[in-house]
Amino acid sequence: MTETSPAPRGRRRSAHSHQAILRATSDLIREDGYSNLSIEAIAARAGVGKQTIYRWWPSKGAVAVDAFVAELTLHATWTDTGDFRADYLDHLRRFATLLADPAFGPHIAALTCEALHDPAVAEVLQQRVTGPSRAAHRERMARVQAAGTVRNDIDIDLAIDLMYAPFWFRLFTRAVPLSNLDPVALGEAVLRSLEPSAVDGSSE
Amino acid sequence: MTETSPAPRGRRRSAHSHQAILRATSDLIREDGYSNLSIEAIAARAGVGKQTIYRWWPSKGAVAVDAFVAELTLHATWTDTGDFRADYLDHLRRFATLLADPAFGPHIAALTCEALHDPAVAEVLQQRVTGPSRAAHRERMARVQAAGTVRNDIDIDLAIDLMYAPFWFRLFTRAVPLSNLDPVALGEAVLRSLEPSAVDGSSE
Amino acid sequence: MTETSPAPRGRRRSAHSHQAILRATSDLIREDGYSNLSIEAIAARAGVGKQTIYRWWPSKGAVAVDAFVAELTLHATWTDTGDFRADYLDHLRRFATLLADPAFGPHIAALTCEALHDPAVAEVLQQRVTGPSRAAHRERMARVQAAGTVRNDIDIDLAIDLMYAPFWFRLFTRAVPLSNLDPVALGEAVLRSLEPSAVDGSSE
Amino acid sequence: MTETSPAPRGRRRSAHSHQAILRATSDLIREDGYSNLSIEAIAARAGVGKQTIYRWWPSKGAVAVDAFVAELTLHATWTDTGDFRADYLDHLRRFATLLADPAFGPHIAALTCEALHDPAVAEVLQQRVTGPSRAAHRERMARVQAAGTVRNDIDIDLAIDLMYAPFWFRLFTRAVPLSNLDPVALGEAVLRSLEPSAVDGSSE
DNA sequence: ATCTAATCGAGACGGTACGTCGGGTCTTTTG
DNA sequence: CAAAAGACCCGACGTACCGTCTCGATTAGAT
Repeated sequence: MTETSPAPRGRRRSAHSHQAILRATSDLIREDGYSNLSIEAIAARAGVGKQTIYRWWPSKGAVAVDAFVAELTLHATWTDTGDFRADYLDHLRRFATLLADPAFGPHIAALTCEALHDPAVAEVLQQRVTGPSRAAHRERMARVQAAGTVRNDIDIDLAIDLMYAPFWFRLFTRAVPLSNLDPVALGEAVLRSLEPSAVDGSSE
Repeated sequence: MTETSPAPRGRRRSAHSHQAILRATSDLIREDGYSNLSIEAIAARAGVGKQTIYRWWPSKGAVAVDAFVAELTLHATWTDTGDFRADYLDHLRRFATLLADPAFGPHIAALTCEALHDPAVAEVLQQRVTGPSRAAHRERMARVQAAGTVRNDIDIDLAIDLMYAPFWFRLFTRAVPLSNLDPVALGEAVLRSLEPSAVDGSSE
Repeated sequence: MTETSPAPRGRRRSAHSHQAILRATSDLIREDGYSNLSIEAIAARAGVGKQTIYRWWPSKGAVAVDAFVAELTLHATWTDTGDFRADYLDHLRRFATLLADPAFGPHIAALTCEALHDPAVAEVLQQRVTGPSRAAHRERMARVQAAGTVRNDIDIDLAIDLMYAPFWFRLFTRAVPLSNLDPVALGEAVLRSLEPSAVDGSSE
Repeated sequence: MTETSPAPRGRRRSAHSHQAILRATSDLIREDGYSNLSIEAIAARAGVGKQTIYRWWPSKGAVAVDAFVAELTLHATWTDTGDFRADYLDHLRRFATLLADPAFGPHIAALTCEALHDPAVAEVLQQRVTGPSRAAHRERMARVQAAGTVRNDIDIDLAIDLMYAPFWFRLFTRAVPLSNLDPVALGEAVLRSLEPSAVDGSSE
């Protein structure tokens, strides 16, 4: 009844190699940085043929995303205790810690950069990280906006950008150290711009 | 009495080659994108020996910064008509236009990425673009804060980040298109978070 | 029981590229001379990556030796009709013709020069040309010396040097043109210094 | 009366630089070998501009010949005590010692090689070393041939070649070590091929 | 005493080739 | 038939020298 796939023959994909590749990639990025990563090095470190990598991933960026994506998705959204302000500030604190981690921030920054000229990376990142995260945030914001906790004359995507953009800005430009960015101060400033106007909350 | 320069010996740097290199770099970036740029191509296009490039720039990223920096600095700060709100919104509009320009935004994004793993690029970018811009903004913000136009319990760097970060965020992550970002809406949201509290304006 | 080779893995050396490289090298040497030869030109002419050359030869000299060695070995030794004098003079004539050939003499001279500072060339030349030739000559000389055709109080290597050295001398120093060297006159002078003394032939 | 040169104006050639260049060249050859010699290194070592070298010599080989030629000419000919046999053997011994000197033999060999593709070197070498030496030898051989000490049916150049060629042969090919070549054994073998025939000395 | 011309050091210039790295593709043998 | 091994063509890297070309600073004969 359901669409049966055409029943594969021959040797199947080696889970062992798959894991070895991701592991080697993750290790190499942490050791030499993303920009020194090469397919050749991954293959050598994983004890794998280059072809095996090319067979399953379109580019080195795609491998790297796979190697990092698990850690990313853990932090993509936040819990809902019903208290928007508390939830947001709490999440912001944990997000700040993650980006400031020297074993994480620089690498996710490099991956984001890679996405700029590697469509494969852009797509994987979008589908696995950015997309779900943005969707979850939109949904939450829509709820709080409907409840009147957040003013309703602000675009949801603009609100979300305001909430997180400063972290990324510092991660990329480094004009000011990321560690100097107080998540609570940021959170409160943002909340100020989101709160319903004194005159009128939802009538507009 | 005055600072005597160390008296140059030998042939002097060729202004012609210098210009040809910057020009070739700029052209190549616009044609093939920054990630396809190579020192070899720059040299060939400029009719110059590779050594001449390596003699004056530490890396291809540094050449690219030099080739783009003139256009960047034009937009790094904003004029002061005395009306903070108007000046900021006006500048934001022009900044948005610049970043959204397909002949500019992607390239400055790529350069910012390059700075992440090329210290030479980071330094040039900092000294020629980020540093002066940040300094000018800080000075302006300090003035408006002293005048009570902006609340004084907010960190100046945090304020500046809020003012610009969303543009960069969309430029890099592309979760939402940059063109959807209404600079006026952003500006008004930010201004809301900066305005003095109703209770207390400047007494603190 | 037999020597089992260690079982080769991966793609095997391309016979096509191998031949193309030797062919291109040979052509280039004849066109531009050995001193204008470059790995880059060989690769381009042969339609081959530089790496493929570096993978199999240690230096451009080694490639050149391989490209020339076949022609050389053809002339390295001489036939044995039983008549030492006739065989020697005959071979000398053909050797003279070979060295005087403008498509050959200068190139083998250049290779011999290269061997002076490139140990890899020296070794290949020794193993493929000089060594076998010298061994064959020693064996022949030992036989004729035992037979009393050649005096036995002369060192075999010295005798062989006398027999050929003048050709090389003129090839290198060019004080006198190689073409002026009459192989028969040389051969007869040498034979004179080799013939058994009148007093005593083989008793010593 | 004589052709007066047009009276030079301006600064004259610096004897100091001239010497420094030859000295640096000689030192560099002995330290790194002729094949690693470069104009740039000579200039740096001598504390001299490259142009100064190019102004006075056509190529690096020409500089090297100048740097070595003094030592060479010392040994180019031999004294005439009236005893041909003794003079020849004596000179052969000293010549053998010179060529076997590791601080000399390899470098003169390299220069001879250079002459093969650098006409400037060939010419200087010919005019300063090979030519005079060959002329002196020819003159001496003509005398001894006229005196009946040497058979008169042998070409003088062939005779001279026989007398020296084996040294050069071993210097270049290294099939057998140069040090194994006994100059006296060589000399006696050559003399045997030069002595007048038993039947008739000068009548032919 | 000046002028004039050639040389000097220094070093930037357009080039060619070097030997290496890595990219992505293509055999070949083994499991 | 996937996987390891690894050879293949190719493009770019950063370096070494080449031979040429300014530079400002000597230096010495001619004026």
